[in-house]
Amino acid sequence: MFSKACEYAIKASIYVAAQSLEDKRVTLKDIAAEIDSPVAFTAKILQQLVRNDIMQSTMGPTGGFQIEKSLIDTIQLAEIVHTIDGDGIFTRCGLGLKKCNAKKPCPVHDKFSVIRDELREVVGNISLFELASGLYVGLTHIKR
Amino acid sequence: MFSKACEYAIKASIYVAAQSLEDKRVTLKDIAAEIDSPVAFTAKILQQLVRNDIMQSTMGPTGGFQIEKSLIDTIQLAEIVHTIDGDGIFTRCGLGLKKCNAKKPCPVHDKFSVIRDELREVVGNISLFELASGLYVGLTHIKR
DNA sequence: TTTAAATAGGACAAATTTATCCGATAATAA
DNA sequence: TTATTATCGGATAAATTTGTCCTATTTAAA
Repeated sequence: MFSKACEYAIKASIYVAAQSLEDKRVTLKDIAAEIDSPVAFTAKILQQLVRNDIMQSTMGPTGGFQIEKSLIDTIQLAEIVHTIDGDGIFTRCGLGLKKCNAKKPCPVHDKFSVIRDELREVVGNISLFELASGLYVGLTHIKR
Repeated sequence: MFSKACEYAIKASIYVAAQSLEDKRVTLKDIAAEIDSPVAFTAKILQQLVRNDIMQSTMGPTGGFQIEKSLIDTIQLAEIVHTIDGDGIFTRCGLGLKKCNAKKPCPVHDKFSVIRDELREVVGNISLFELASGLYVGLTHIKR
C-alpha cells in the first residue's frame, strides 16, 4: 500500500506528535528506536517531513524533532502520505494505465475508484492528534 | 497498489480470456503487444499463471496461451492477484507491523481494516468473464 | 572559547523489483 | 525426418527502493 519510507514517516510523525503533546522534543535516535527503523534512513525521511512543514527540527544539543502543538490536530495523515509517496495511491489507475478515466476506463476502473475514494476520504480525515492520542493512552502501538 | 508484475498478469489474463471466449489461442508476442508490456518479463508472469492453473499454454507452432472457456467465469481477480503478489495486500498491516491485530492494533488498524476488507470483497467477486466481456464489447481498454 | 551533541546532506552499498538475453525443449507441419 | 514456431527457464542486467557511512554544520552548555 504505502512504501516503507512512508510507513516510517507515518510512525515517526505519530511518535513525535505524541511527545510534542507533552512538550517533549525527541532525537533521531529516539525516534528510530521507538519505531524500529534504520537510523540514517529515518533521518532522510524526517528531513523531507521538515521541508514540508509537517514537523520542525532543531540542531545542536537539546535539539531534535517536534511538531508545533497547535498544529497537531490540523495535520491529516494524507499530508504525510502525500509528502513521501505523492498522490499516486489516490489517483493512479489500478492497472497502471496512463489514460484511464470514466470515459475510457480500464476493466477495474469503476470498482477501484470506489476503493481509492474511500482511502482518500479516510486518510484525509485522520488527524495526527487522533493517531497520537491513541498511542499516548496506550490504546495503539507502533513498534513491530 | 499491485506490483507491476501483477498489473501485467491481470491485463494479460483479461486479454487471453477475451480471446478464449472466441476460441482463439494467443501467442506471448500478441499478449505483450496488446497490453504494452515487455515480452520476456511477461513470459515469466504467464508461466506463473500457467503453473497456478489460471491459464493453459501449448508449445510449438499454433501454440500459445488460452483459458479453458468453461472456467472463465469461475476465475476471480483475487486468484490472479494472489498468484503474483501473494495475499499481503489483504492481510498486511497498513504500517507494516508484524504484530498488529484488533487486540493490539496499530494507530490506523481499524480504518484500514475496512478498506482492506472492501478490497478483498471487490477483487474476490470480479470474475474474469466480467472483465473480459467489457473488453470484448469495447467498453473498456487495457493498453496504455 | 571549546567541547560535545545534535541534525543536514552527499556519496555509496545492498536488496528488491523489473527487464533482457539466450539456449533448451516441445510440437506442428512440410 | 527436418525445419520452423512456439514456450520454458536459467543467467544476467538495469532500475528503483531501501539502507549505510562519513563529513559538515549548528548550537547548547561547560
